[in-house]
Amino acid sequence: MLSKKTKYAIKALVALGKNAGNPPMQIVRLAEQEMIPRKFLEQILLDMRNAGYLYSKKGAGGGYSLNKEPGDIYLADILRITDGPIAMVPCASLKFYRKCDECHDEVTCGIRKTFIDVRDATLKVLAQTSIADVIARETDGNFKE
Amino acid sequence: MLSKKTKYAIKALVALGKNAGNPPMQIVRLAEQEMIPRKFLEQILLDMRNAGYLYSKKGAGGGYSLNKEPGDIYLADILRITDGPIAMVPCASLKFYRKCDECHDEVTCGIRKTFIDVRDATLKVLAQTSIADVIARETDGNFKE
DNA sequence: AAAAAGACTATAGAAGTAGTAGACTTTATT
DNA sequence: AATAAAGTCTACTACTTCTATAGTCTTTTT
Repeated sequence: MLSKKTKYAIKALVALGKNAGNPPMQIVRLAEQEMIPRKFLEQILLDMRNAGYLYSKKGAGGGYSLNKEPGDIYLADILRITDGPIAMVPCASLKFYRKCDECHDEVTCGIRKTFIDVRDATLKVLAQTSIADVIARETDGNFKE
Repeated sequence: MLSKKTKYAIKALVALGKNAGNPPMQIVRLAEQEMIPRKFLEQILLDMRNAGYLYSKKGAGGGYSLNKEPGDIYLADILRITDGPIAMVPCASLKFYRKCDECHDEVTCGIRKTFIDVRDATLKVLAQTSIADVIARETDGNFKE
């Protein structure tokens, strides 16, 4: 299950994507608009900022805006920042590889092989869907690209 | 992340699959062989039994065995018993549908549409991979079917 | 100097996961 | 019939992770 943190992150990025061109958006406004607990959102935005996805400005008239094009921010990368690995088992993770506790011989593990397939299938979607795609899908029916 | 419960379940099914033809296997032996805490395994096997995947026999000489062909037990079904929904958001779940807390309008939700794609991609693997496939993959390289 | 914003760290509460305990039921053996 | 060998079922505890909140500090504008 996707954490709330991740959902909030995506929502925030979508909102900031729609806000592009306008002055930066303050945390408080964003929190209200998207119905996200303010202090929680604060942390999330910080993470996204430290990962290079957001630009922030302090002081009066400050706030947050995207630091990349909505079309260059992929869900896979967001998930990895907020939730960590995308794979369902650590031993099948590309970016967060770790040996499974229960595993004796990883090389011949049938479970692992299957979940590498799952990971690939998942990534095929998440690494190709950007914030721009999510925004596009919000309004119209279903198209992609 | 897959729960330990699910991993244990798959391991147990694989072990029982390999044991087919022989007398039923006792929980204690299975637990030792697969290095699973006995009482925890007990619960898991019960769930699988109540879902119709295992046959059990009480008393001396009793134990557990598969109630279906290994080729007819699919990982997707196992996951659903042990971990619940396969989709990453409840609103994208086929078998455990539930409205997301944070969601205003599900119909136009771009997040939902994307995660329905993810679910479909995941299921394409998990609903077609059986315990027999996992066993096959353990020994040899990588083939399927 | 004051106010408006974000940055950062710590902590508390809630929920979910992993594991343990124990009493009960069924079946086989003697 | 008695005993022992299994599985059945429910409750509970400990631990970890997730969600959320609080508070103090820093930067920037007016």
